[in-house]
Amino acid sequence: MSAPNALENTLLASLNEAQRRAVTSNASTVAILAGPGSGKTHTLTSRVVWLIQQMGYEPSNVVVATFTVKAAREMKQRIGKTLGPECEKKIVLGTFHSIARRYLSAYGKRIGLDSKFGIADDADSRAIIQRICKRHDLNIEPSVAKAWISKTKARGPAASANPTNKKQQDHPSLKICYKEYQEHLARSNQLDYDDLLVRCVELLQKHPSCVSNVEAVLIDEYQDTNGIQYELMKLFAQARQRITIVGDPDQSIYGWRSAEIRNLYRLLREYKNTHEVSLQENYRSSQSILDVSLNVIQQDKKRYQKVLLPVHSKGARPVLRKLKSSAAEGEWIVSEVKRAIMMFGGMLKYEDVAILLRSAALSRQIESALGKAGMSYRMIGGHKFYDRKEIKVVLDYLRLVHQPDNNDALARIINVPRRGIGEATIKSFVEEAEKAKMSVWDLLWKHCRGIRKSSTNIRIKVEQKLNTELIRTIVNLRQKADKLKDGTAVTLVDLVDQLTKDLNLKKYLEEEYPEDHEQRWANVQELVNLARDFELSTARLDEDTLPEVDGLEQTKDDDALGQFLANVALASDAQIDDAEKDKSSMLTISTIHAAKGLEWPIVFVPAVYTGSIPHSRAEDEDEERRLLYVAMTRAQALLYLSCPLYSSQGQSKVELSPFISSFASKAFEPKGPSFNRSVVESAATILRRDAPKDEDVFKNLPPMFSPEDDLFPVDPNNVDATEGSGQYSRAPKRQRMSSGGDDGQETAEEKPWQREYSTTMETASAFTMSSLPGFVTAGAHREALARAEKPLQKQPASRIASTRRPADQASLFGFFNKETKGGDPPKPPQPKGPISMSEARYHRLLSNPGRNLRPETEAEPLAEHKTGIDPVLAKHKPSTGQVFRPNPAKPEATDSKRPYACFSSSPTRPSSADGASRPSGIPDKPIASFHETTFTTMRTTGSIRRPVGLGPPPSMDRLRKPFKPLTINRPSGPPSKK
DNA sequence: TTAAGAGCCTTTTTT
DNA sequence: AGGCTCTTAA
Repeated sequence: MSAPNALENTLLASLNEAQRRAVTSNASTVAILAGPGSGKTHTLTSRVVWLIQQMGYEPSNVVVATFTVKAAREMKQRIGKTLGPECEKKIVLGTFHSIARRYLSAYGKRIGLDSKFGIADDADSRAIIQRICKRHDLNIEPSVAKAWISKTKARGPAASANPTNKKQQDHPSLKICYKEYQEHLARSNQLDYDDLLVRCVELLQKHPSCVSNVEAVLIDEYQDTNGIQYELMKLFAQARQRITIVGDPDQSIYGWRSAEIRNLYRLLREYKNTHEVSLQENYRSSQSILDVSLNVIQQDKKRYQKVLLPVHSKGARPVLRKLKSSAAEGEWIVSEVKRAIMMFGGMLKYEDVAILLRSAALSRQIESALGKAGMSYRMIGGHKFYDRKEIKVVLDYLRLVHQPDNNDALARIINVPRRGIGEATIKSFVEEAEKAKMSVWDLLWKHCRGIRKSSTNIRIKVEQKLNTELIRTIVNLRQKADKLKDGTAVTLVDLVDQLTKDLNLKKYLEEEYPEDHEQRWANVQELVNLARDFELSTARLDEDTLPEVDGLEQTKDDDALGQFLANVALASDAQIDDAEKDKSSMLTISTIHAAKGLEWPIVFVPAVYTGSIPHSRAEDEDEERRLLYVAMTRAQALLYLSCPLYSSQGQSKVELSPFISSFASKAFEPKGPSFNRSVVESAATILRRDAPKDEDVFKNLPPMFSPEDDLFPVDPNNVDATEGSGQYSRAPKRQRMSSGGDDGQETAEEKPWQREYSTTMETASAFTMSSLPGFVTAGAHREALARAEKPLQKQPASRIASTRRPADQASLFGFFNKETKGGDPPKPPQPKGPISMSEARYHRLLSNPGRNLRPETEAEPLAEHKTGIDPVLAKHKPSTGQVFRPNPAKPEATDSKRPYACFSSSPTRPSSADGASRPSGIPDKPIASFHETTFTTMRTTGSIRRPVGLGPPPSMDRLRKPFKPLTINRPSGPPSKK
């Protein structure tokens, strides 16, 4: 690994021609534009490596900005794997916001910023603005005001310079609100998310020397930059003007956060010599998935045209499934997931499945169905760990410890636990403090010390409580927090422990939440764990440190508490690298936004109806379409869209999304595919896994297992008519197996037609789930055991040894290579058992070839898989009939003639260097714990880690327990005591 | 007058 | 599940 040439080869070997050009480009500005699954991030990462290794850039002089914490983490990991941890730490890599925070905390003094500034999160901002609107009797919606303020900041200086939309005079109240809001933030020494960027721009404009060292700036997901971020990018690059961006205008889904696709043109205009590279091959998805996705995105006539060439075969046709209700939709998804996993005989696991939602609220029926079936899942996006009540309380106390003047935090916790202080009193405090130009904390403190009597009426009892419970606690903690810095034995964890003890938080939770206090307390413990992780992570020390720039004095950022709080504010989700939990048995539920950049073998996109997508509140229909496009292009092998007849809420009928309605019947199958040989093998090829043997599949099928997607009527409008078609022919048999006890518990409100389904499904889950813990085939289990026994599979040197077949998109396939690394997985022995009914049915299925394949592939599917598709055939032709041509202006157009020569000949290759990390950022680990609980997270919202369900081990009892109903009547008469 | 409890409504997407 | 308003209790 020492000779530069070897390095060079290793790095470039994982790239195709266009990617290589992008990586090695000598142009100072490089713009990489490419569709989904074309290896954008891999290319960007490789360029970072290239710049450092080949061009000799100092790692600490390289700035890499991403949009999400997840993307940053993943890129960090990939770079670390190639360049080593030392190097990785030196690179200034993070989200725009976190990088800005680092600069502000190091150099903010120069623009008059107190280095102990706090970060006002969304909830804070909302609360502040709400109060301002109320107080000043501004006749505006707080949410509107908030959006306006944010937009004003995010557009950046360029926007205010050219007053294009000055036409519609902004409401004067908005400006008042803006002003008041900024003053409030300044008073409490806080910055909101946008301020981080705005102030950093100010800093870098006034003090360019702070970034005089920067040699290169690289931006991921460029299409999501907004005006102020564009400005920031330019300023970071001001010394050398070296910028590399990657992006895909079709995947711009953050317009509501003022992302501007126009930034792309702006870049090309302002940096004339920009080298444009487009990556055209899609390595991710089957051709039919791409077809259908392109059908969606091409409805946007104004979009920037790009070429997207499928590398893979047609594969199974995408499915558009219609269901009666959203409850049925959830149950169908459950059944289809089970069916797919069964029929793929261990090739696919739950972790290979994702359910992508337009809005987090849609997850309810799905979670409910998963819960009933005992499937475990993790939720990405949506409700956050840090948003939970009990967590916010702890954090607010900590913020108050950190920032005495944070009135907002104080106001929220002054009556938690209850101290007899209500709204009126709080308001009075706040107003009095404001008049006296002091913070509420000072006011209380002085009052209780008898230094200054408050004019607010405080009953003696209340005063005592304030004094002993609140003030003493905070003062003590502050003393403790001061010791954090000088490396004494005090830790963050001590701090939090002390806090929960002083507050008697456990008892408080028990009293306040008799129903689920255990869960909540466990969450608090989880926060303690997070604090511990944070403290221990060596990253904290190095990562947040900016390189020394000669002669520039930095404020040392050694305030552990402040760092922790900032970290919390800027991390949307708690870190998910959780070593102890087996993720292979969990499927993923995610918002579409949070799924960007990720991929899964199987993707479900439920609720594809008008009002959900496009969302009823959305302003930009094109963006909604792009959102659907992003969701669909996450899928590698199987893509399912579904749509209920009625919306989740209730009675109102719902219409299929206009984005697909025009071609729905042509392009989609009405129900899930038959998993016959060709479908399975085509998926195996795409995923670079070994297709299961027939025996592996059928030997594990439960006796009554239905190999087809026939548990739900294809046309839910017309249930009765399907009776003859065999849809329900098996249902009666199943009913008998139903666990008989719970009938009385059935919810009465359920519509009669729902009843049929749920009975069927519950029964189905009763025999599959209970008999197969973890719902993993025995074959897969044995395979996993065998692999787990083989020690040292993950030698660190593997990436060096793995150059055997170099010309590969390692990053794209690394995910899957992992599974098969080191040769074929050991095949489990084939026990010869009696032929079961399901086996017979399976054989019947096998003899029914290619129902789901298009004619072209039906002829010789195997040959095609082995050799890859002929490039000529691969020229993408959307079903609209118009030929999709490369943009002739682009030099890359010629590439399409021989785009993926390197792929056609090499079916399995070991992963190389940075390809080893999974696209999802989930570290690989031995699959050793299949039997672990399958429903660790029955009803967790928020991004989960270390599911805190504790509780008893899974049992049939819990399975039978109706999944926590969504609107349950609480068990009557909670014994509220005083 | 203030605080606590009960019931109703409404949920976009994220740093 | 949380926020909001209305009602009830002190």
